[in-house]
Amino acid sequence: MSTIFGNKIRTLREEQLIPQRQLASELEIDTATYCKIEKGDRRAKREQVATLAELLQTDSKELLRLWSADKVYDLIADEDEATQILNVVAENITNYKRQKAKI
Amino acid sequence: MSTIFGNKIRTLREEQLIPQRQLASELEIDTATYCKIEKGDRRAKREQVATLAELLQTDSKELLRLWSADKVYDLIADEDEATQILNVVAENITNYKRQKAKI
DNA sequence: TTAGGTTTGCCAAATAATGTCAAGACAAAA
DNA sequence: TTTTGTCTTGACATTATTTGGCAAACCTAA
Repeated sequence: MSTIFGNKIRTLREEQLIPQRQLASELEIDTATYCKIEKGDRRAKREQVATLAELLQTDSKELLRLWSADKVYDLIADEDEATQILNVVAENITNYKRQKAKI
Repeated sequence: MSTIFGNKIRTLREEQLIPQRQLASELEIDTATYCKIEKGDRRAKREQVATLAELLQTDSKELLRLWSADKVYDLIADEDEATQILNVVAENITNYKRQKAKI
């Protein structure tokens, strides 16, 4: 039930001694909801990731990467061939880019 | 709108000269639905993938891999750091397995 | 006990995914 | 050109999933 993203923002928040309440307020959501995001019970919205990166003074691209990774992880963690699946996807993305670049 | 999975089953089906109607019937779905699955407008259910593998006499694990890959692809195709995201996920899976194995 | 912060369960609203029907498109055959 | 079989599409109802908030419960430290 825990996520890379949730752990990351929790760590950052604790390091900076910021209460959940404050971040929740900036994101205009309930503290309960914020709490769930940290715990991985709820997913933050895309825009919220950017806002959080700013509030927590961290690299927004990296945070977004973790946030996306969680979604992917959820999708395939149960599969026994999870790694192979990632390979298929990676190939596919490469092929698509290549095609787009008309090589 | 096209998927690896959809293309794969379409190719297999055409090679074997099977009409969509027949596979749809075996899967107990409308031909329209089956058509959409091939085109990538709808996602097949997990069990249907296994059934299709059998009907089309192909490796079910491979088919399942393609089916999963499509889901992942959908999730991150729009991200400009798609490849990096996959790396994060891959690392995470590796770490988890290692931990599970208590190395 | 009080107070601040965090967490949980539950519900209702919002979104997204799914399946079917009906109609349309298309090609080959009659 | 009409018919036949196959495939495709759009609109719609149904279902499932996700989301947010409220209220109450939990700490833990004072």
